Amino acid sequence: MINITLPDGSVRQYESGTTALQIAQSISEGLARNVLAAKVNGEVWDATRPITADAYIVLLTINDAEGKSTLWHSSAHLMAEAIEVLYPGTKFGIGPPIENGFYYDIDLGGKIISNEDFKKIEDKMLELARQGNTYFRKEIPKKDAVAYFKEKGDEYKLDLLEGLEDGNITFYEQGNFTDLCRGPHIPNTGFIKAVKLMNVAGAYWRGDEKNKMLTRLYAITFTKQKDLTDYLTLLEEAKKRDHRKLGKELELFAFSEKVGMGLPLWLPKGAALRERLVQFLQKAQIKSGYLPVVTPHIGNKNLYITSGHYEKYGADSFQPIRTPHEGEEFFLKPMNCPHHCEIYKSSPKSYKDLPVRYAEFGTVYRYEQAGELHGLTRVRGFTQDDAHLFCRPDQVKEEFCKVIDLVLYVFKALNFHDYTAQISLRDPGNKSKYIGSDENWHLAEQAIIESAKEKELTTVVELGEAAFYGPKLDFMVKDAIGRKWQLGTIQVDYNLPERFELEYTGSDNQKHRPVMIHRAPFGSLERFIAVLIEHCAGKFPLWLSPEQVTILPISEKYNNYAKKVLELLKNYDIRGLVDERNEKIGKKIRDTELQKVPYMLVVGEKEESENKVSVRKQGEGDLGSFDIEQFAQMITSEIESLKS
RNA sequence: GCCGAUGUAGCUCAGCUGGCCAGAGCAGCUGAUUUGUAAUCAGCUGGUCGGGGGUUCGAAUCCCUCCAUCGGCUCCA
Repeated sequence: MINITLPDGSVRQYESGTTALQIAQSISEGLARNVLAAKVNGEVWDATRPITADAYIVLLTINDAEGKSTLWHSSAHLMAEAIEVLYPGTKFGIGPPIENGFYYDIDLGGKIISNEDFKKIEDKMLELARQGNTYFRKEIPKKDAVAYFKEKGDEYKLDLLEGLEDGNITFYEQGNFTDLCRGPHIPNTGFIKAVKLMNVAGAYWRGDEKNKMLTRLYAITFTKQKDLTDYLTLLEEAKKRDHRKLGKELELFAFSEKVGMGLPLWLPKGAALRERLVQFLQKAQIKSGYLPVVTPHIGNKNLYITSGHYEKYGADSFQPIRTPHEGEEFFLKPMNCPHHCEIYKSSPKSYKDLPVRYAEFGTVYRYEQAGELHGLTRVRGFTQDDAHLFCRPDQVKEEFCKVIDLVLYVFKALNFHDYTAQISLRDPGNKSKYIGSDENWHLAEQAIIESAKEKELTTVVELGEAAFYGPKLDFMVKDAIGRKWQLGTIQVDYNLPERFELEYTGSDNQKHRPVMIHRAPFGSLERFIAVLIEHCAGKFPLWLSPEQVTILPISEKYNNYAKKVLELLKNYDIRGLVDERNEKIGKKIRDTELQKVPYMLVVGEKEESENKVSVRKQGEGDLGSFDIEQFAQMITSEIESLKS
């Protein structure tokens, strides 16, 4: 007999060789129907794999991340089986689960799969799923595995096998399909009840553009039809919130082929929104002791040679601008930090001067590859809410913590309540990607880890995600429909101060090197606004909304009264417009609702005679009639409460 | 940059098995209406069908090429 400990702490006895599925059955039939896999002593196993020693087990269902990935991993095998039936001779690459579903990279030998083929693949998958075929796990000697795929002619699997050690190789077989796979898998294909192929794309074998391009099929599956329906509804919702669509509808920004791809044009309403955000942060920064600075849009090549950016990115930048007579080369500014280093150097610094905090809403230009551009989230010209703090080593942690406070203040004001902090460290296996000494890297990484701990942030650590000059702390926010976005970033840098030979005089009258902190709470205004639009579905917080009220006269007879109301509201810094069009009130309301203006003021004969306004709130409806002053105070206090 | 898809009026889209002057709704303009909480009515304007080349008696429709957009890959200071 063996002792099985469950998550609630209870211990049950079972015969050796019992499976997680049997354990589930002993608890309840319903649970057994939903168990996809099990975590055995922390390792995810097949639910059908015999357990032969005492163990702590967690039964996994579709509600667990590991349960989902097991389901989707098994679904990838099912899709491969369907494809092998429908497209004989297909060679298979890899087929992993991903955040939402799974994909399989396949080589169709010149055949093309398009969206029209999805239906028949889905149908075949469902047909195979209904057979309820068991996923059999088999441990295989390496030579047999190689022989199997040689016979099948699958060079990708042979390539994968090369990297695996003998004695460590497992095959999984379901129905007529056998795949090289570490597992684990769901018990049988019958668990898969709903299937949807999402899209098809090209992907290089092993992600290397020198290799052959394979066809990547993305799909998702569920154990219930309803889950699939819900998922598709969520995708629809995401489409409705797409900032590119809303940006056009709300007249916030535009792109023009003539101006150039990836170069956003801010329309008046978008510019107003952007300006509000800038003022908001500017105010908070000045309170926190930041000093605004301004630097030009281009910089001499030597500046970027010193910073190391030229070596790292020079080849992939926009071509340099050359002066006609001197032949000097200038680059469009790709980041602000080198300029700020030179500002630091413009006067000698004492330890008493530190920290100094230079802030700039600096517009930068980067040559992003054509295929990379995407709405406002990936552009070629954008404005960073950048600042560089130069401090003594003993001040790093305090400064870093203060920056964290500022970032969280910004998130709160903009209704981002769900976030985690990602600590991005150097890839210890590939140090050549980075500049600077091991000692400096260690100091910087420690500073971030300690600050995050002190601020009690929920963190995840990612190796290899650091910037080339230093580690960083990135804030990943979850939006209103659960999608994750990377926004603010804070980076500790011991390297640029060295490259620029930045100094301060210490109390010992010796020269010392300051530490630099790069930070941007928004990241870039463009990206931030894109995320904000999608987060609030275009319904901006009142204080940010390009128009806060629109005044809707019942007929043209009341346009003058409407204009008078607007003038009064302007005294309270309330932004608004009068809809003077010759339209019926229903039409005006509809159009204003669609423009997502927070408040509508309906004015007609009654209001004019009583000196009032009828207030209608966007998305909610009629709130009744108010004195003009009363309304102005109401929304003024609403704005104050939202911003604090 | 690479793979795949798409590109018709300011916007959303129909037409695309080649064949009468390329259509609709919204927006815009003009006029009527002067309106009470999500679309008043009528008329009009507007497109060298992404650009260029080709096949054909004839191309929005078929082919080639370039450009842009979308979904991915690689990249992201």
